[in-house]
Amino acid sequence: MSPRPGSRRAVTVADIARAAKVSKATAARALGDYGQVSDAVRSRVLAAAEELNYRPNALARSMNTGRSNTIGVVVGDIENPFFAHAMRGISDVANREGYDVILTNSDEDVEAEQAAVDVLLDKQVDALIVAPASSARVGHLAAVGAAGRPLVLLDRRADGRPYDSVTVDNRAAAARATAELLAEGHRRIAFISTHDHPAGVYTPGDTITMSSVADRVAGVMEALTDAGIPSPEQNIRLDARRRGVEAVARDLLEGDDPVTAVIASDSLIAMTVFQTIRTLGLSIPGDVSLISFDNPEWTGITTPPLTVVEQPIYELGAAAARLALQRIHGERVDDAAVVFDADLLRRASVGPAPRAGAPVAALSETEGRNTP
Amino acid sequence: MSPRPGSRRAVTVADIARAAKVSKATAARALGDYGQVSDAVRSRVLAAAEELNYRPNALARSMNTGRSNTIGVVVGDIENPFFAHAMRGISDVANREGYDVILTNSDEDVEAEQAAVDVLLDKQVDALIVAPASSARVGHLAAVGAAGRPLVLLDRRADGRPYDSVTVDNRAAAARATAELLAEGHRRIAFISTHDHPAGVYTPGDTITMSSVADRVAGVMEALTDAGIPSPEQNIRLDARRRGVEAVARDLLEGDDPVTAVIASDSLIAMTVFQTIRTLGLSIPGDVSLISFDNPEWTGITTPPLTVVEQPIYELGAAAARLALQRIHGERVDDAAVVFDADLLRRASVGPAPRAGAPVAALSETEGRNTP
DNA sequence: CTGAAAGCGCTTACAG
DNA sequence: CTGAAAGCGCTTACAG
Repeated sequence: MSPRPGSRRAVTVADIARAAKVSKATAARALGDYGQVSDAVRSRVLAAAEELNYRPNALARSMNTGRSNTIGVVVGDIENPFFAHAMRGISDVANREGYDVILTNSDEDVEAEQAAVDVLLDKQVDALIVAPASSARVGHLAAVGAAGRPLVLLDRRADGRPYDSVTVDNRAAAARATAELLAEGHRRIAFISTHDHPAGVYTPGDTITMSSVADRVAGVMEALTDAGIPSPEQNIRLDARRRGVEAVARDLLEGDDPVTAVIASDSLIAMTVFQTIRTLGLSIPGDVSLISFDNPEWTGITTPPLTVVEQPIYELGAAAARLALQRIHGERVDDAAVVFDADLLRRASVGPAPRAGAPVAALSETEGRNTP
Repeated sequence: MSPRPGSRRAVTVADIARAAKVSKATAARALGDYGQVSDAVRSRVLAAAEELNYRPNALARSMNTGRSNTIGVVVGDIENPFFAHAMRGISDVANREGYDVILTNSDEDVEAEQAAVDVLLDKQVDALIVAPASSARVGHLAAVGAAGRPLVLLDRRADGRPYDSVTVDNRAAAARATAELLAEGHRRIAFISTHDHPAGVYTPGDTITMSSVADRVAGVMEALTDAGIPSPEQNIRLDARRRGVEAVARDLLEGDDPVTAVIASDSLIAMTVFQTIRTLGLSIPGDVSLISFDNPEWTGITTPPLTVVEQPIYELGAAAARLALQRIHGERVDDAAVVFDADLLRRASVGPAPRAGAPVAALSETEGRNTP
């Protein structure tokens, strides 16, 4: 006569204690593998547990120990391959140490992020890993420390706060990508990001609220300025989310003074730019050179394959989890601000800048089409 | 004098009760928003909570209510875009209803899956959504029901068990893809999957342990058989994980009787096949037609763009979460075995079968190369 | 090594 | 509507 689903009562320590004819404390000690228990009693208890199909209640255990063996993670969007890969890195390291991971998406919205952080804290996660939607609006993150739990920032820093973080040297990476284009003679180089910049257009001196994007813009600006390009900011576009990547790309490609090279801040943007270039009848890299951040496999099989800035994304997540675990265990932390390098992977989407005044459109007639 | 991190004691119901000069029960009622509380008392309690920065302990709450507001999810690998998208569907629906999601990767290993299920059950998740690594080895899933909690299978069924499930009609989809190729005159059509089939080669009558793959093979076999193709099983390859997709693709493409069309069981396989075809100097679809399961954005920008079987992956996850929630709430469930259709998206990677004996290699010299 | 008791932070009958 | 008490399933001092 099995109990109805939902009404079934779980087997508890008390049941095992009764079956093994010992006290609850002793049964619990054998079951939980702590304290002192004689071998004879232990095996009696474990036999009873086996017999009754005992399973510990992790919640009850956490209530006492104050440790939930769970790490909370807040990312922008798990559908984004960047976060999916980072998440795998986090999970692998966490699981290996006996921790589970609660995943939440913020959709890069600060309010949603705050709500997620609060709920995760309420659920007593032992640590929190978050990719903050804004490096400027980070006040709500103080709740993590106030609750006495470690916080590790993923991919983005928090302005003026010394939280642990694992990031990529985006400034250097962006500068390197820009230098690569400058070396090929490009002068009109665009950078496109979908990070929402309130001001619409970017003006030097502006604060860009997502540190990763801010760093990339700084790197591009730096390289451009060093090369003596006038008004280096004019082709930096941070309005691609609002206006749509295609519209922005068309602007840049079709204006009076069209760019000859584009740096895409992620591979989704690169994909749209790639298509837009095609649609306009232009060729890569004949008319336009293209570099993308991130290296999903497809970038290797397009025609031409894309030159990319490859970030060690899995490692980023793994390092964040490692840091969190160290903090949880109260270990000494050598480097509370881990910074990874990103490599420039040269493939075939970068070429010499087309000569000014060359009949670009004509050239592209034969080269720039899909051939289905 | 703030307490040291780690040693800080959280503010509890008892603290609030003391501050508001009411009993713990009353404070808890106001805080937890249940039972009866007078407006006057409620506002006094809430003011005290605000003042002391009270946050409920969700674990303690769960201990009493028996509900953790958490759903456990076990997928093969969150790095796989299929699961990343499904996960987003699950999260969105769950979060909207106030549930969090614990994510675990099984790496398609039954042992790891079982361990994950047990841990999630111990953590008192209110329901479990799992993509079982094997449709045959599912005994461990009985633990979910034994614990009185709902189980929903994602993407794959469990042989002979009536668990709730959300799947795609893979058989029909595979048959449709095959028919598309047959209609173009193809006779030697390959199907490649990385699902590990112990037997190595596929022989009609074999049991394929992952139901999604089994259904696809059945669909291909059915279409091929209906078309009167002899030995339709000869180009069905289930050894791609062990041997490597490229090696398998080369076999199929370079043998005495090379195939003229390939159906890839996922987009990662398609990517390698795509590259292999290129490497061999063959053209798509001139020499070889290619259809992939799944529709990641990159399949639209290759040259040529790929014809794909598009599965409603996000919806798959969302439906699984909806089902789980219905079961949690004890609602009536109309359809405990939700089956979605997958559409064939015609793009440009399918063309007429090349004439037998045509100088395939010569043709491809000029057509099949990357042009960087 | 073992047990009786108290406690983790809540919720839930049960009185009043 | 409010409160005192018991309880959720464990762990943790404290005795013995």
